Amino acid sequence: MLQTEKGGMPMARAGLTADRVTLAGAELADEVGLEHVTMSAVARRLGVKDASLYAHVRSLEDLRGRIALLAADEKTVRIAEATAGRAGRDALVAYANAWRQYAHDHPGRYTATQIPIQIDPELVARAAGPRRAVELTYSMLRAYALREPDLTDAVRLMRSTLHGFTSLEAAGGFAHARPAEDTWVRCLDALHTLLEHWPTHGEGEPT
Amino acid sequence: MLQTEKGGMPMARAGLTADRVTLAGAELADEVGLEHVTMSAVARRLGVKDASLYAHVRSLEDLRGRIALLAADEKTVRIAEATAGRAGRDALVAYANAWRQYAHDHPGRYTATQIPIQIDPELVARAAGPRRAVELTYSMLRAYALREPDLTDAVRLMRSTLHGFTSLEAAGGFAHARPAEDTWVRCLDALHTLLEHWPTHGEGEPT
DNA sequence: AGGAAGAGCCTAGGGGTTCTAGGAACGCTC
DNA sequence: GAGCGTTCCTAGAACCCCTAGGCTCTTCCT
Repeated sequence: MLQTEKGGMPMARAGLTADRVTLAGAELADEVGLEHVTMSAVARRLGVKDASLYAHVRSLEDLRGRIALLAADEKTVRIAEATAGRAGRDALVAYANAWRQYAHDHPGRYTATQIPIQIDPELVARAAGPRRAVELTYSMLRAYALREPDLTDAVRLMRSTLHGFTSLEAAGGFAHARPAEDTWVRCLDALHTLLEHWPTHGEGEPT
Repeated sequence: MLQTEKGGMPMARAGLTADRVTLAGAELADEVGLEHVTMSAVARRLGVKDASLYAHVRSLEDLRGRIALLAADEKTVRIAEATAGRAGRDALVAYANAWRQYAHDHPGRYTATQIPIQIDPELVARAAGPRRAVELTYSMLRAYALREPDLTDAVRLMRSTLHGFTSLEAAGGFAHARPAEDTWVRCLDALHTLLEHWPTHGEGEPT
């Protein structure tokens, strides 16, 4: 019985920490949606008063930022594991599936990822997630014969498409007949062939 | 002097209506960000008490939904105008630029577009925006030799990429050296060639 | 061991928010 | 001009964010 009894009893410490608060917020985000993650709700989930959270987290916005960073880290780890030892098309498919699967498994965390970035820079610097994510994309594309600046453009296209697809899918954008899953594998096909035949500059038939 | 004088004067009607409230919310969203669009703020902008808005709009969430629908309509109109009379690559570029430009011109409205959809269905039915947007994409792709289900997949890929790019760009995802603008035109190139050489089923070299 | 220093969590409270309930003034119709 | 619906208001409950300050438990120093 570590947990506190309601009736004014001596109350054991809850053992809060910035990471535990962030995790509780992330879990809540996946359950009820990021927009319903409030200080009070997180406090309730931790069996604590809302004011207590401010010892560990600067504000609600700060908490949201931490959730976003946590999500970026987790997503990066999953992608790294999925693409380890693969190259070319295999790596592409593994990368993309890991990305989409993370968005499915943790919708709240994933949407935290999309908020216009305004996170404590000192916090960002310590979190390796976002940086590594971009690096992973570059190395995933290594097998294709791309040179700068085409490589950067390809990286950005990849990230745009994957993010756009999972985002639209989560928002219910693909409600119609054809299953989103089928479209997904065909899009990966398409991206693969695109990367193999990336139009180098100066091509593209003139009018 | 239609506007109300503060000191208990007779007060002319403000002439509110659901559309006017929605427009005020949309303008506010573009100026201060969608998350700062509150009932009180919209009421202040209209020179009215917040309780008065509930005669025209069911709730804050309802207002957000209406802003999203307004944005979808406006974006669709812009795209329709831009692509009128064009085909093939011309149409693709015009379509994409109109999309991106709308996101730039109206960031708040555009992010309203992305919220997981939970809008009054009766309202959605009356708004032609989202439906026409998809139809426009289909007809924009007509010049490419695609047949179902490839056509639907291509439409979804297009929408995913455009949405993902503008979304990441707005969130500050392309902060690094290469200008986003350059990547943008190269990505449109890439999409164009991809549509011309869409991998029909059963292709894609086996391992 | 005794005391000081520092965490961890609390209560109290101000100010902002959404939304409901009910009342007064306006404008239209008959 | 009387009636009636619409428009907007005031009042208020409930929730939220966040600050200030106090109490208690842990830890560490001497």
